[in-house]
Amino acid sequence: MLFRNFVHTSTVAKPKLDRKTLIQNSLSVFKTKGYNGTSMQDLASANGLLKGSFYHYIESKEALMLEVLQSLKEHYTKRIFVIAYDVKLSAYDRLALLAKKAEEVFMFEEGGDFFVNIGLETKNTVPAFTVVIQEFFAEWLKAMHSIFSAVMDKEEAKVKAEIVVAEIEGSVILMKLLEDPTFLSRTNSKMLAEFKKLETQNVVN
Amino acid sequence: MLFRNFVHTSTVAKPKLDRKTLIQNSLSVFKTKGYNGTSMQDLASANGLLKGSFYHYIESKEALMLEVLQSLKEHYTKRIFVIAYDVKLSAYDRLALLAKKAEEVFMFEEGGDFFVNIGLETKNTVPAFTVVIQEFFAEWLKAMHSIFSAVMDKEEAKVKAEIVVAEIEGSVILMKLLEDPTFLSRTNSKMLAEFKKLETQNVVN
Amino acid sequence: MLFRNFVHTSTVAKPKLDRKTLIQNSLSVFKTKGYNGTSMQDLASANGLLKGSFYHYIESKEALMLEVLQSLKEHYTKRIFVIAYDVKLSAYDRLALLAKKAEEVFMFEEGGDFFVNIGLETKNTVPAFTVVIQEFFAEWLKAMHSIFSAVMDKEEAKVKAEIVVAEIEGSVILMKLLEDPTFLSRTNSKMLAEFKKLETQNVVN
Amino acid sequence: MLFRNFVHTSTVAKPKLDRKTLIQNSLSVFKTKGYNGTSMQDLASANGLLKGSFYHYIESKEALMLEVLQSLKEHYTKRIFVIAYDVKLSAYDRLALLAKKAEEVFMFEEGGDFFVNIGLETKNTVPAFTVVIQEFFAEWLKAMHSIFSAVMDKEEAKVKAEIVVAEIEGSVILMKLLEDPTFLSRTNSKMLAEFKKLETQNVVN
DNA sequence: AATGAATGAGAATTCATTCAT
DNA sequence: AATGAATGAATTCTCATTCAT
Repeated sequence: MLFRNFVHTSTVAKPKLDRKTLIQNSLSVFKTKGYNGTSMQDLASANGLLKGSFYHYIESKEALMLEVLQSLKEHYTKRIFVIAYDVKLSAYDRLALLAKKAEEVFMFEEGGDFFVNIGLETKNTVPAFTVVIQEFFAEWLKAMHSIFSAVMDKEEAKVKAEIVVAEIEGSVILMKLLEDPTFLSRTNSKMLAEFKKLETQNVVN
Repeated sequence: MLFRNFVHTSTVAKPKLDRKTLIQNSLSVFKTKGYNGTSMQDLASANGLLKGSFYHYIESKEALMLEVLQSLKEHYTKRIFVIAYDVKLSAYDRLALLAKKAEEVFMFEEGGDFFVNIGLETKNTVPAFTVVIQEFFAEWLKAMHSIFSAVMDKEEAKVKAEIVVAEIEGSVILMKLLEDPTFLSRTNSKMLAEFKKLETQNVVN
Repeated sequence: MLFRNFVHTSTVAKPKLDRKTLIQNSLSVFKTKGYNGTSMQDLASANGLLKGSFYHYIESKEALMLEVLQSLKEHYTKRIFVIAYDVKLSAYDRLALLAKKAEEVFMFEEGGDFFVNIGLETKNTVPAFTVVIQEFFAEWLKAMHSIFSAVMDKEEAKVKAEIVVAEIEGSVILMKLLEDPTFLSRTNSKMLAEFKKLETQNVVN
Repeated sequence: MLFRNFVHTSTVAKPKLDRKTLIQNSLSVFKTKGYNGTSMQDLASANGLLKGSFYHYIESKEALMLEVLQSLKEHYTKRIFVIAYDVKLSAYDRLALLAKKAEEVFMFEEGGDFFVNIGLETKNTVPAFTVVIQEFFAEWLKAMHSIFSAVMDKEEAKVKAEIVVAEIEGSVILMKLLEDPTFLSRTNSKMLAEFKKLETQNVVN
């Protein structure tokens, strides 16, 4: 505020629309209305622009969504899935932290299961999205695989990762559709409890 | 000309468009393109009609989708979930048969996870669909609850049903998105194996 | 007027927009504004329709123009170039009649040199039109070839046809651009005079 | 950073955008896409500028085209049509040289018949261009008139000039549309042969 | 000069829906 | 019931032009 006042009145520091903000605003609209349900008008408005002006920033609706998906995938990979490889934490703590973060994301951000939403909606009509969506899940599976490798052999861990991710996704979806938040937290608790048990057995061995 | 007259009055049965066929044809389009992605043109064509004519059968796109959802919910309830209450079968056989049927539906029909697809796509924009979708899952959960009640107490069975349905849904979705059919069959096998174990423990008790 | 009154007042015989009228109306707009200069709005209005309604009749602007070109090519082929093969007329009379008809068309219809206009404007951007335009000129050349074959050998006649068509087209264009109607009529007179001379020489031989 | 500063102040000559280059680049785009088919974006890009920057050089699209036409008209007048008045050459040589130059221009430059293209496309929509286009043809006609005056009387020469220009234009257009280069060269040969004949007759007289 | 952002009108096309026949 | 025509709003995207920096 002080700063704003300080600035010469004739040059109201224009709140530049940086890429990150644009992506976030757009993501927010896509989350609420889906891909086909979102119009360029919606997206432009969400970014405080006129339809025409918005094309100054993006090439097309499809290209924008692709960028949103890629950006979100990188966010998950670098900020959340990376926890799975943190050597400063025990395997259990990695899983616990990952679960906690994921729970936050899925429960408090409207439409946290974005990749599933868009993936299912556009599967047969916009092939361009499929690759990124699959890459997102590959990263998630890899992270889970890494964690579970601490308590079982590689092959078993791969299967376990797949099961666990499926369970979480299923829980998130039912949580959304049935508007019942217990689904996800219970799935996470169960997963952590099982992991602890496996860890103990392993130590014995 | 003669021919035309002949055709007109002849027995070449104009393929009667009964309600069931109409619903099935429409479902098929909605499955492939989603709700917003499907146009009335698409729906009319799928039913061999012109757009204008199609309005003789339906009130609006939204009303049609609602009918499709209701019809599909009833189909599942009466043909599939009913298995859960079949006293002629053992609890295990009920679960096995249910799993088999579900696997058929989800794997061979394009877009088997219709309720999830439409639910996620329209959650924030078409509240009218939410009720039916929730009813569908309520029926599914009830069926699972009934089966698991054979091997555990009511309260536990309720939780178990929720877990199992979440697992199946998660598997179906990953199967679709990752184009890997093993997800669902493995989840079903696991579920059946667990059930058998629970049964045995129970008998022992 | 009498007829209109006679018709039952509640069913004002709807002046159905038949294909021919639609094509003519559209041609008229394209002639005046060119291809890129004409908007769908212009075309719809020229046909007494709203933009949206106009798509009931056509697939796209490009498809419409293609149909206009094809239709016009057929008109020329069947109504004008056909004169060149009329055995009831002498070769000279055929040429004279052809010239007269062409003069009428080019001088009184705004933009008679439609194929040249559209051809030049869209040559590098809409390849779809090129074929029809080339076909039009092929028909014209063929007609001229046929007539000139009466007074010279085939090979010479082919060259002569090309020269004559080029002369006429050049004249039409200069007539338009310089707003001077003498260009075309003089070219036609010259052509006919030359033909007469060739005919005489030929008879002598 | 050092490097950047170096570049900034160094002698790496920013490719100066002088008026002539700007006009040529713009002409090149207009030739390919026509007037309505060319966007300011196209023109700016062709000049290595952003749309916004391009307006530092021009007032509007229409003004630019006008300048292009004027510039081109002057080029023809001063470099090509001027040959017609070169007293160091015989009348025949003037015509031959003129024909050769024209052939080069029309055959090797994409869209050599620029005045016809633009004239026909914008005749009814942008009257501002008409004047320059007519002036171009007036200059051409004057040049031809001058040459033919050497072998026939003024009045005849005027008509002959008109015929010859029409023939050349017609040939150029058919050459373009039918993608057959013989049209123009044949017309030129014919014109030169005729001229020679006229010359001889004249000398005899 | 150059840039990037903004504007608002307008482009082609599609949409769900209605209605006279 | 069926059709084809019509409607008018909405869709994605492009345009020529302007302007603050």
